[in-house]
Order: sequence, then structure tokens, then C-alpha cells
Amino acid sequence: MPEERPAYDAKLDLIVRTAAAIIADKGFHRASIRDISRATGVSLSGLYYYFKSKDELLFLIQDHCFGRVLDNLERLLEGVTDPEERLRILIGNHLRFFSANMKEMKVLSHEAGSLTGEYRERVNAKKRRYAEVCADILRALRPAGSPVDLRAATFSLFGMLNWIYNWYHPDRDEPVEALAEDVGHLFLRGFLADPEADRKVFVAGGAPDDAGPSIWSR
Amino acid sequence: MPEERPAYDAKLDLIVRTAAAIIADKGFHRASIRDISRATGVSLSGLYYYFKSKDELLFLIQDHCFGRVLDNLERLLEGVTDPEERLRILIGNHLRFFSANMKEMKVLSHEAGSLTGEYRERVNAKKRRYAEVCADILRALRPAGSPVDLRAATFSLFGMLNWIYNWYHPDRDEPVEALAEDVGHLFLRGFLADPEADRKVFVAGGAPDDAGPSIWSR
DNA sequence: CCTTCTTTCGGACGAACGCTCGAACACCCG
DNA sequence: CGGGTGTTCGAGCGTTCGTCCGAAAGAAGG
Repeated sequence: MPEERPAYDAKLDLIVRTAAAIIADKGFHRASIRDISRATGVSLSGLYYYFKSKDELLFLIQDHCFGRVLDNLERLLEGVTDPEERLRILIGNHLRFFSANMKEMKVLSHEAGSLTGEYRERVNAKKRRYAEVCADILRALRPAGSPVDLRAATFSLFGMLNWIYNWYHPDRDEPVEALAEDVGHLFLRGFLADPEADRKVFVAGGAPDDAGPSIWSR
Repeated sequence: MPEERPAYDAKLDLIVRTAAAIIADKGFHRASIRDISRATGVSLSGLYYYFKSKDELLFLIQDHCFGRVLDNLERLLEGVTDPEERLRILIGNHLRFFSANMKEMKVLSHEAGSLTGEYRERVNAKKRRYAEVCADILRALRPAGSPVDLRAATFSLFGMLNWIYNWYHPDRDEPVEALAEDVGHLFLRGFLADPEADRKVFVAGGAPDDAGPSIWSR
């Protein structure tokens, strides 16, 4: 029976959101509890009334943020069966959420490795579920004889989607709706491309491989 | 006149490479100089004979690593004029280098924000140069009337390429040559797709937008 | 053997970190 | 008004961090 504590919830939300902004800017280990204390106006020890360790604070940010992404996605996908439309919904959902919650999503994407133990496992479980939803859609969408590895395709798409915290500025770049169409176009046209039409391109001009792996080895 | 000091260079190289592995695993601020001392066998203060601050060490890793990527790319592109082949060379170069130097490349991609001041600017200058080479290729390749924003396309490609440190395991996944072909296929077929063939897809089924941005706002 | 230059290291400094404790405050129900 | 519960905080604990200093060990040539 979760009690009603609106004041408590509001303050926790302020702390989580402020902490997310600071961690997004400075990185998890460089952002100190004292920074968060200063930014929220809550005393150092007062903060520990709301979380019991810095690790738990990071978990709260990530879990809360990712939970909303997943909930919204599942709600939007409900009743939609066409794989192509399902993929467009996933892309749109991901990018819209990213652009509306850049700080939290940067923490989710960038500080994945800063979580440990139980906390890490809980968030990873959600990520696996998300990746499976995506892989299922791609499996249904995949043209017969496609040369593209499914795992590579899934994570290539995630790369496109998650990298945007490194470059996208909602006010300087094209609006998020246009970005979602661009990414949808790029990925879908690539993933659905006729496999047969490729052969001639790949057999000709093998120049990139001529150098061999020797340059890269030490 | 740079003197010959093979012993010095070899030890510096050992330090840089070992440090890269530790930083890749634990993150820059969590990896301590004492960790690097332990792993290299060089004493704590002895390390400071080879770099003058932890920040400079991070810079050495990133600058040296990215320098090799750029040098190799420019060498491979020499004399090649066909934009499609140039792009395949860039993708192959990037991925091959990534898979052969996973630790250093993870540090380069993931710890970009840990650099400050002069060091940050020096590395960012190289990154801008790299992004411009890529954008130039895409500009030459772009089909007339393409709906895709050039900046979005460039960074979508970088997202595909740089995200791999989050999932790719050279021994468990498909070989890097096959991965390069997959990424090349996905991106090129998507980027070169006939713009006209798309309209019908985009006007139908606007479901993803029905929810509106209100869910995402707070 | 002595000199000079490079390379190495034990030990320590001050600063910043995450976190805790016990006391004090604020509010509500009786 | 009194007492209980939820909330806040100043002060400080123990630890780890990046960095520095002065001395000494090794290599090389005269």
C-alpha cells in the first residue's frame, strides 16, 4: 500500500532531475554529492534521506527514465501489427523521448557502465527486453536472403538512436519529428533494400581490404 | 630535433596502452594512477616522468589513437575519387581500427567529455576534420531531392560506427569484414534510396505522432 | 674512478570524496 | 498543549585521490 506523500515525491523528483543534469554535464564520478547538494539547496546529509548511496541515486535516475521509455513504447505499440509501422513507432518514441529528456537519457546511455551489482542487473534486464522488442520487429521485417546480420542491424539502429546526445541540439538542429523521419528513412530503406541489387557493388573494387589487417596490428 | 630514445618510447607506449585498458574498463575518473602503477609495475611517482598530469595521459591516449585513424584513412583515400568507394573505405577503416584497438577506441569515444581546455580542443579539432571528410563524401553521394538532413546522416553513421564498443565482441560476433559490409549496406542503401519511393509510406499511418509531445513533457 | 645525464622511487601533502551521527526542526492528531 | 512521526542539517569520520620532493640508482664516456 504505497502511501500518498506528495511533498516527498516532489522533492525526490527535483533531486533526481537536478542530479541527472549535473551527472550529464560532468560525468557520474566527477559529479559529487556536494554538487547536487549545492544545486538543489538540500544539505549534504539531507540528501541521504532520499537515497541511501550515490549508486542508488544513479540507479533511480536510469530506472525511472528507462521505465518511462518502455511503458510509452508498449502503450504505443498496442494493437499495431504491421512491422514497418511498429519500427517507425519505436524510432519516433525513442527520439522524441531523447530530445525531451536529453539529460536523463544521456545519463542512461553514457553512464551504463557506472552501475554495479544488483542495480546494473536490474537496468540491464530492461535493456535486454527493449533490444528483444526491437530484434523481433526486425526479424519480422527482414527480407528473405538479406545479407545483414540481425544483431548487427539491431545495434546499428541503437547506435544511430543513442548517439544523438553527442551532437543533437533541439533548438539548432532540425526538429525531432524530421529527425525521426530521417532516421526511419535511412534505416528502413537500408534494411529493406533488395539483397540482389547489391552483389555487383560488393564484388567490384575490393580496395578497402587491400591494406589488410597488418596496419592495425601492433 | 627529436632524439632517439627507444627504451623511453617503448615504456611510454606500454604505459599508454595499459592505461587505456584500465580506463576503458573502469572509466577515466574511477581509474586511479595507482591502478596504472600497479598494472605497469612502474612506481606511482615514476609514472610522472612520462606524463605531467592524469589529464595529459588521457590526451596522449586519445590523440595518439585518433592520429593513427586519420593517417590511415587519408592514406587509403588517396587517389580514390568514386564517392561510394570512398565511403566504403571510411567505414572499413573505422571498423577495422575499432575492432583491432577496442580499448583505446572506447576511451576515445566514451571519454571525450573527460578532456578539458587545450587538450579537449586539440582532439576536437581532429574530430571536426574527420566529420568534414565524411560530410564531404556524403554531399557528393547524396541523390538529388534526398529528404535526409546531411548533418543527421553524418552523425547517424558515426553513431552506427562508434556504438560498437557497447556490443561488439570480435570473437563472438561476425568478423569485422562482414560487419563492415553490413554497415556499408545498411547505410548506403538507405542513403541512396530513391526519395520518390518514400512518400506513400510517410503520409500513411501517422499513428506514432498521435500521442503528441505531451506525454514526454513534464 | 669520476662526472653527467637519464630514469626510478619511497614517502608524504593537502584536498576532495562518500557517508554517518545525533540533535533539532516542522507538522499533525489527540 | 503534548507527543509522535517525518524531515533537515552541521560537523566530522575515514579513505582515497592527484601530485610533488629529494634522494638514489643506472648507463655512458672520459
